[in-house]
Amino acid sequence: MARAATTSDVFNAIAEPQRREILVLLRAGERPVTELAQELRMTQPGASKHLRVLREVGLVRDRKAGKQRLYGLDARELRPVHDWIGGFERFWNESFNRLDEYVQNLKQARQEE
Amino acid sequence: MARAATTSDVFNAIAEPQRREILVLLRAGERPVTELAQELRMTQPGASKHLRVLREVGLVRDRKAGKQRLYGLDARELRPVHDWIGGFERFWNESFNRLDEYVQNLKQARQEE
DNA sequence: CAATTATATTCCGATATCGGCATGTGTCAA
DNA sequence: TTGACACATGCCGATATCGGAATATAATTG
Repeated sequence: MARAATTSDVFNAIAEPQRREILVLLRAGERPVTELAQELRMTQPGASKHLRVLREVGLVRDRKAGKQRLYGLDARELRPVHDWIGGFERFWNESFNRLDEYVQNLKQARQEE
Repeated sequence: MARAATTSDVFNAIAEPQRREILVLLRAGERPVTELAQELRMTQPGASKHLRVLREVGLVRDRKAGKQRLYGLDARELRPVHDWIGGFERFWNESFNRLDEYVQNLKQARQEE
């Protein structure tokens, strides 16, 4: 064994900044590859590769439109990710400033587990 | 240039399955490294390394407790991620089954942009 | 068919990642 | 000080990633 799972998993797909930008752009509607590449200042092969990853994890759909290939958003796979992170919602509301931390330290110093 | 940004970015930190498991465990409260390693069936160095990444992106805090080092959750950095993904919420509710897709194709075939 | 345009794929180099193992550092206790 | 724990770090191998350049494939047009 060497490296754990990678792409082909939504968490990983959206870990790439350029892929996130692509997804954002696609909210405005379907776009051909070249247009995406241009707007995001990346090469055409670069865009194609990122789109491939996004397609493999199901975040985008593509359909032929003559010479072009239009890519469109399919955000359904983002829901589970959103839900997973949502499971921490109540924790990021807890204040973690120095004062609270100090108090917590005192409390937790006594209560194991 | 070779590889874009990596760790030291929350999206990437949570792209690792084991790191996600650690975060989930920490919702129950602070834990020492060895305990985490045991429950997640990973080696101690393995756990330490993942915790380091999580600490560097700010997702966990650590404090010394005698011989041990207790790691605790600090979920604040998850909020922006949650928000970013939330920006797609209205899209994953759109139905994308074959019928709708067919209809959309017809519509979008005529309306450029 | 040839030429053109749009996109995908392949090959490459540089680099990062993860896991394993060994070893370092720090803390407590006798 | 010497052990015994708890944890961190370093080094290594295998592999994946991203970006770039060149090339292949597909569809359109003349």
